Amino acid sequence: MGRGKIEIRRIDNSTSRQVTFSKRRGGLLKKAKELAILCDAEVGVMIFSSTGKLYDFSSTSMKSVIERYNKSKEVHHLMGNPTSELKFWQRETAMLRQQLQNLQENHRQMMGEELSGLSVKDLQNLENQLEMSLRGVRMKKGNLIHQENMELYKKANLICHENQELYKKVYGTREVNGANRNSLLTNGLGMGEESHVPVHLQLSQPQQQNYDTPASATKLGLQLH
Amino acid sequence: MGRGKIEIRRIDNSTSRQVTFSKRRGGLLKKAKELAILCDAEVGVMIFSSTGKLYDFSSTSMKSVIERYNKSKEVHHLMGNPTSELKFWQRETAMLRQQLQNLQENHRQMMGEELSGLSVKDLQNLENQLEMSLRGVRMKKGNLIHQENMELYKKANLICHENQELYKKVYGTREVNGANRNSLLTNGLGMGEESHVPVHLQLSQPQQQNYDTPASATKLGLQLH
DNA sequence: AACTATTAATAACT
DNA sequence: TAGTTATTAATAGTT
Repeated sequence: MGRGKIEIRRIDNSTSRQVTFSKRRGGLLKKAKELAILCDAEVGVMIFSSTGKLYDFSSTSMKSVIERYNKSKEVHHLMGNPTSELKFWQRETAMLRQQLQNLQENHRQMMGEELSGLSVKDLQNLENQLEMSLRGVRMKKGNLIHQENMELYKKANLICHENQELYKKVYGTREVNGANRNSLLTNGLGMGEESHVPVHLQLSQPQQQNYDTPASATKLGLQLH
Repeated sequence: MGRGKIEIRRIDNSTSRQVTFSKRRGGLLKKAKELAILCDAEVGVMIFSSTGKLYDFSSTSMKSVIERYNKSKEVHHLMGNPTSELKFWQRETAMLRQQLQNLQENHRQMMGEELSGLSVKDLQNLENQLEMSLRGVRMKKGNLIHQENMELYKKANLICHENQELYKKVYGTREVNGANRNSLLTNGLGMGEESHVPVHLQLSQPQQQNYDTPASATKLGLQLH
């Protein structure tokens, strides 16, 4: 129900995620309220954003809803009791520790460590994943570098133009030929006398799938000193 | 969003109310789930129908959500005096949660996700790491496949030998030429009449650095059917 | 924060 | 209770 269909999986982009959270949180709370009113139900909703902020709604009072829930689930005696509460936190800790351990093992494998115990198939999957990641990273890097270079280009052109203006003011307009010693551009494209106009960038398109960075080259084309 | 617009007030007709409850309950729970997944939020929903039946959803566990809610609302300290042990476990949980989150972020980046926010240098480091991992994984896979193939070879030779013995027993020793139809080896190396001795393996050495697996080829050389 | 093209939810109906 | 369809509501991407 938007400009396009989306897959229900964690939104990567943090800004988008936040915006979507804001919108959908509102939607969810509204629908909870409507359900309670329309159908005479007792409803409680608790939402913690990824940053830990709480948003909630309850048709009566959250205390009432939670109490009713506990009673309904017969876990009432587990809450409020200091001993079981302690146990709760201990279980929580154990659970998180387990999660952490699993993730750490996974992470080590992705770092190319601790590979013994994996089957050929596992290794193949890991290899595929790493290749995919690598492609993504290279593409992103390509995009970034391209962007950076574009901006450098603009700056350089600006300075170059300014320079020519100054040159004219100092020496008058009679200066027609001769190398422009003040040119800051050293991109090998030959920004000579006619370089006072924006030159068409000859960088590979960052949108292309196979943005192949051969590991050693860090920047493309233009370099500004 | 139906055949007509409705006013948000209690539905008088009991049957309609029930039907609407059923539908909207499903919708609400679905949206709660989506919000949790899309936006990485911890969500808990509790619904009591007008007949008292409970329907609920929680992205983690309702206990965890309620505990977090209570803590967030600071009603937690109202019941019983907090022992230092309890506080210890709570801190422990918070610490682990933080670690988990950090590791998860790192992991996502290694998966090629969530790359916005990284500098070119960061991306370069990530790329190098991924390349290193990939080399390690490929080497390990190469070793494994090599080992597997060695074993298959031994097995195959054993069977082949056994076969020849049986062949001799059935037809006597006069059989000298003619294709050995029972050969299980189809590795294209021509395991013909003289194949009763271990053949030198012609596989690339797995110890080599650039054990290049072009993603599609999973096994080298020998195949046993 | 507002807009709008699209998808998703659902009210009425079967 | 479950399925269908015409409409409204929610919201994804955009400005």
